[in-house]
Amino acid sequence: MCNFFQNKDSVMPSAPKSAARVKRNDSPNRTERKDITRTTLLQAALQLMGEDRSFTSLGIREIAREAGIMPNAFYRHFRNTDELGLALVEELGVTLRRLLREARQGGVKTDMVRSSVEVYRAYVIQNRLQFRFVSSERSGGSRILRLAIRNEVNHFTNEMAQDFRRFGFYPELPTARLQLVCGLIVNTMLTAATEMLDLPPDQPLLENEMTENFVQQLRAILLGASHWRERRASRI
Amino acid sequence: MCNFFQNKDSVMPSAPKSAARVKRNDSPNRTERKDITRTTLLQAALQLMGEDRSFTSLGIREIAREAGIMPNAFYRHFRNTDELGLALVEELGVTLRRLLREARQGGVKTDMVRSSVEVYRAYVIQNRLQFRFVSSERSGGSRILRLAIRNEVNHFTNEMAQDFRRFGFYPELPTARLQLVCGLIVNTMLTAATEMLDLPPDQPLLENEMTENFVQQLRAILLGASHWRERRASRI
DNA sequence: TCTTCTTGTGTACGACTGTACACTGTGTTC
DNA sequence: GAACACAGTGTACAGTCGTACACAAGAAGA
Repeated sequence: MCNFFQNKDSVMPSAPKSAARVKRNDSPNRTERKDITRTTLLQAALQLMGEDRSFTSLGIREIAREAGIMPNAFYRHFRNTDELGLALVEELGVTLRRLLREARQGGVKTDMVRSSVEVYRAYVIQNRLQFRFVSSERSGGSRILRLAIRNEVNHFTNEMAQDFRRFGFYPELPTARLQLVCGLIVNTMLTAATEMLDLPPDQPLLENEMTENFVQQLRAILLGASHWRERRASRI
Repeated sequence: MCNFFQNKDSVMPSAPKSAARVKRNDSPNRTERKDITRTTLLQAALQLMGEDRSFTSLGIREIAREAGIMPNAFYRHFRNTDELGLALVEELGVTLRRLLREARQGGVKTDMVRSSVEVYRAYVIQNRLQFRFVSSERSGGSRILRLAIRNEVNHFTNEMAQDFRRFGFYPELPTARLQLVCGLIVNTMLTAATEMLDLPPDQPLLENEMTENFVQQLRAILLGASHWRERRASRI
């Protein structure tokens, strides 16, 4: 039952929580061990949500079972499932920031939209479970989680707007408009992620059709952005 | 516990399922009675999801309890919760079609976007539970429900595109592009609905800010649509 | 080396779950 | 008016749930 790290989704113990000295040549530390099982629990929850489950339907026993530990040990890491959910959101933030970094390194190219979409698609598939998590819980059952995720997504949106500035896209657009446009883009990205993850595998025709749709929608948004004039839009 | 029809959300027995003759002056028919409890069950499920729950976390006993009937009676109406979920999606379709009809009757006005947004906002708040349902289960836990809802939303999108044609909006846009633009609009509408429903009540400043944001996003999309030229977008 | 601190185990309990079976009361049909 | 159909009740059972308590084992710190 415990299929830990079965796929590429990485809820890595990204930074050691405590400042414990790491003995490099030896078996793992106590705090390292703890971080490992913590990570296992997070991964187990993602795994369970991965198929056809929502976060609020997960139980402590279930998660612990999937993680391969006794139910009680759960409480050594989280007070309840909500707290685990918030930890998942934190990891999500890391993943999103990493996506932006990779996109930044791509720089400015020709046919920017299409290549970005390709990068994004690969990233979504590589981090399948985390994207399933964000897309389903962004407007899902738990209010706390919803707000936390929306917060993280807003950060992502703002950083994207900053990147647009940095790269000199749409320099005539006021910051508020730019953020608004990035909000649209992010919404479209997240909806697209949901659809990507629901596609039956090995259906290249459907995949291409979806990708094409996604590309055109982004182009429509950017086209709108590039034609924005401050006192003119009220004609519509 | 049984707060049936506490709010305006209408999962009405919209059309009598069987062709039973309705005795107008008498107490309800047997099939009418059945439809009533069926409706009560649907409403109970919506009510439970209304606060902080996801569909997949609902249990048969729980729904029956909320509906004020014994757990076993549930099976007289649905074989399991999934079947109830699909019935909810069907009711959702009715609600969405009603929205389009009301919007159509509004006709073509000045400042179309803003007035449509106002109509939409009122509609969302009036059908609070159903919109909570669609926005949370559109990318939620159950795959069957997800696909069913996406199907219903696609219908809605296509009908909206037809209405755009009918009213002569963007006549130069090919049908495929028009549907694509309507897809963007619908996505934005649904995301906005989620945010509307999460707003704390009686905060007119926040409400206005959100509405304004929503209006501007729609305008950006429509601006993009109005500048679309078939062989030109690849510059972006 | 001895003590302490902490992660994870084992057991237990009451509450809740889905669902099976036998039933009751009442509207419908002949 | 008798026979039937069927929505809803009542009881029962095995399985799961969250969580409390006592305990084991080993790493950390003295």
